[in-house]
Amino acid sequence: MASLRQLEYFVAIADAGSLRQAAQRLGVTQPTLTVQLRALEEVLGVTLFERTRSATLLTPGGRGLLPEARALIAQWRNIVESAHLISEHSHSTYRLGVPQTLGPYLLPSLLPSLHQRFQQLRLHVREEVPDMLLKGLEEGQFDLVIGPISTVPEAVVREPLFREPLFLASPVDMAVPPLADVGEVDLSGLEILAVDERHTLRRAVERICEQTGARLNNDYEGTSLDTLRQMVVMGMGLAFLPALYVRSEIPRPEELRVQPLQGGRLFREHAFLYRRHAPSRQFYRELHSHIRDVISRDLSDTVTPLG
Amino acid sequence: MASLRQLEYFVAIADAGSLRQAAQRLGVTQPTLTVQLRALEEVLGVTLFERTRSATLLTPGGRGLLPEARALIAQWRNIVESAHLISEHSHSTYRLGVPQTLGPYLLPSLLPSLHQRFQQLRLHVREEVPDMLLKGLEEGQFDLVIGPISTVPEAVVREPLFREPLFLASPVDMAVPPLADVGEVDLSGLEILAVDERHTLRRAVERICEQTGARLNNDYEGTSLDTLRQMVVMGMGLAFLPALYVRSEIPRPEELRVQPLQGGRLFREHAFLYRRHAPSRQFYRELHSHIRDVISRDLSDTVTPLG
DNA sequence: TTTTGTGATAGATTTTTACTATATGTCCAT
DNA sequence: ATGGACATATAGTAAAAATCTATCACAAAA
Repeated sequence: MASLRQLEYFVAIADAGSLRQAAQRLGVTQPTLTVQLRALEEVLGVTLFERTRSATLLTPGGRGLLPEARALIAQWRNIVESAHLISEHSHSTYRLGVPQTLGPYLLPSLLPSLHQRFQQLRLHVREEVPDMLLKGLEEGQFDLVIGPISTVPEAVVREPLFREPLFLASPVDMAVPPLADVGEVDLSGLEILAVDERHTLRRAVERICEQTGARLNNDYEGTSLDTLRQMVVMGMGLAFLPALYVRSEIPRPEELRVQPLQGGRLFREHAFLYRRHAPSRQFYRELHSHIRDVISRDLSDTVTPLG
Repeated sequence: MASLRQLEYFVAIADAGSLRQAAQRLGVTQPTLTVQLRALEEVLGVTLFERTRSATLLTPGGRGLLPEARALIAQWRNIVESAHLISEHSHSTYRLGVPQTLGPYLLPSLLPSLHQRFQQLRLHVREEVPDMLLKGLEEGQFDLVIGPISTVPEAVVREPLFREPLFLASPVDMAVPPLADVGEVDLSGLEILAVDERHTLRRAVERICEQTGARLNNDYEGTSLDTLRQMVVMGMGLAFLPALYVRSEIPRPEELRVQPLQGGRLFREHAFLYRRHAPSRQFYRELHSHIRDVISRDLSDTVTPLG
């Protein structure tokens, strides 16, 4: 095995044209170069220099290898430089996990501002089912998670972000109880549509159904809120849609009625998660602080900031 | 300063996902990796891994640097591989020096055969005045020289290659003594054209002029045999042209008369030169032997092989 | 709770690197 | 010829770096 240092010696000797001069420039002694150069020649199996009394000349083989040695050293310098840039934590790519029921409706409000604040920051966003988000974070597939996760192990930090109300969506031609606290409404006999069981959203809806006597429809197993909306429009039932979705997709009133529920007792809560001992935890705190500010500033008409 | 080895450790740890497994694959102990990894992180200023109890995860920064580390290692392997190819001496590029009065007329006969014998050999040919050829060889600008050089210092090996007769070129409309040993011919009063003083060829011609009473024309200072020929055609004088030039450029008989000189006492001798202590001297001997064979085989109608 | 598997640490040891002093060889000027 | 200047090579020692052994500390799984 040879070292980068030996390659630097090689280049320096070639540039200086003599071991002594090279040694002086490098700040080492000449025997050092004699020995290290021979070691490198040994590894490469090539005599790099012809040592004459008056000068030290590159051999044809050495001439061929010199540019490659230079390139390697340049590449090494490049790595060190990249590393020093990266040591500023906001200059890396972080893998962010979000649920499919939140990402498309929250991130468009978040990313531009983040990009402005941290120019060199890149987020690699992957959508995943909430259960998998926490698991993925713990196992290292994600660096950060934003989602409706309420309890986390000790190794994970959970910073509450905001509370997102749910709206009741119904076809325009269906008689539906007016705005009221959902606990007091009787929805018995009505069909309720929801995303599949891996979602927190579904569990919240299940509780509501028990309280109100509504019947949870099992015909749809999916994740897309858009599909859910289409099913409501087609009269297959009612659905609870999260506020950011409603705000973002603006269902046209002529095809879908969306009403808030008084008292605001139906909602989901999203948090910002990262591993407690992540080396970048300090930066994550900065990120969290910034995201919280953006939510307060831009989304407080739709959601309730927490934490 | 970091080492290639540390980069290999970095990559191995990333691949194995744990220090212990990486250590096992690498055939070292785990503390070695702990220490070396920290040293590398120190140099780069970046924490590369997040050490959890259950796994060792790349940090975002480490993820960014990993491909670069891989590339560097690949490039290093590449250098070693190139070096091992180059260690076969016939796989390099050698700088060959020849005089301008020989190169264009000899090399076309030589190079194809050399290329066939040593497929990976490359010759970087540079034309130079004979004086400079020897100097350039001694100082390392050339690895090999073929040219009319008769005496060399002890540090240079001189292998005689061939003797090249000179022909007398005259305009077709000029009365010129017939074929005869040049020593017996009277050329007194005739103008003789020659290349400039840096050429061995000129010195030979100077001697002839003294013997025959011819007058050496000083109006031309140049190196090109082609120009010389044109000047003869235009009636500016006579010239001595080397056999390989005559053979190669086939002056048309209607514009130029070219006659051999009986006794063959007018010639120049070319040798194959290299530095005695050049690391590739063994290969140079092979090369010389091959060149000698080619000359005997293909050029013995024009020149006299020597050595 | 015990076991297993993870990385970290301390200290001894080996290996590598570099230095000092000196040898050897060539060139050049005396 | 011969000594001085200047080149690389070598030997032996010192310093630094890398590695190993043994052990610790901690968390997750049995």
